Amino acid sequence: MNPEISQNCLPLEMLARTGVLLARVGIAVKMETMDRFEEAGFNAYHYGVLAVLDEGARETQATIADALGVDRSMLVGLLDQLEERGMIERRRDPNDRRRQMVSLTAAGKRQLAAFRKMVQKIEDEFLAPLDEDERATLHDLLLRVAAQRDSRFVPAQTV
Amino acid sequence: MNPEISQNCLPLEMLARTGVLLARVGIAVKMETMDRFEEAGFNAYHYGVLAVLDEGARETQATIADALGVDRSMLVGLLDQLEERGMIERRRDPNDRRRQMVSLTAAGKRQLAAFRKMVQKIEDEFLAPLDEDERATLHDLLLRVAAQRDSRFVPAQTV
DNA sequence: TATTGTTATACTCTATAACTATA
DNA sequence: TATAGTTATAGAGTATAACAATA
Repeated sequence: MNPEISQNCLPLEMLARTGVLLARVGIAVKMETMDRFEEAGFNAYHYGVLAVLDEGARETQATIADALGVDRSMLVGLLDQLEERGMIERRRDPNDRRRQMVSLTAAGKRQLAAFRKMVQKIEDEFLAPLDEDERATLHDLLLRVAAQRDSRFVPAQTV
Repeated sequence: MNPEISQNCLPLEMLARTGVLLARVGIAVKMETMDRFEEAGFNAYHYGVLAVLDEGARETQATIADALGVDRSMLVGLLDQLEERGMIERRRDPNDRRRQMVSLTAAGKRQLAAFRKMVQKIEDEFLAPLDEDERATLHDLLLRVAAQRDSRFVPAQTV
């Protein structure tokens, strides 16, 4: 037995499956991201919410939830937490009092900037083995795969 | 309001993040895979177990679990289910009666062949937008990213 | 009656910790 | 005392369903 030689790798047939790699790497990215956000006292969805709001034009809770692909009931708690910390504001739409108009505060914008750095850093660590061209290629391929199955990955046309 | 123009896409800044795409696509692959396996009366880990066993040389439960990255306590149930269906066999190692030697049966090999087709089909559906060269490129990039963070993605050297 | 946001419930998944039998 | 496998427990995460207010 040579301990230098790893017996602990996945079956070769799984290493040969792009789908397996996609699933494993994707889950690793998600878990690492969740861990980092948790260390910072947030979770990864908070970033999504702030990012949606920063791009405007989707200010009701239903549209925010749909954009992120989370259930509306889940968004409530996320907004509660962000509101407690003064990062977003909710106010009733006077034209339709069922609706909450959600908006970013200055503190929310600052937090969003911090989140962007965190996300960028995690990504850099994962993509460390790839050069700039390779990263661009990976991005393009993933975007095409994602857009095929989920319209949320098709960039909205600006009118 | 023009209903033709989707407002339901993710924030552009998230679409621009390769890490976001990786996580989203990876989770979609995993979920789709789990759904298909469940429809077939199995789960995705069963495929992993059979694939490990088919490549031999890792026949105790601990090494199987380590290869797949699942907890040993979780492997027990998976093996129970596979054993009930006659796809694997467990027998005590006479040299160390704590250990179970696990092996594939003929039925297990047949099931593994069926699993391979399922996995291939799911992958083909996801990668439909990409041609052969692009798929190979994606695979290479993902493998390098995966291998950097997880030694299970570094193919074992055959002595 | 339908929709928006909210709250409550229930269920899955899995990580952890105990337990046994062997070494 | 340590290890392989097993069983049991507990907690996080989330999908679902019920609910109140408004349209």
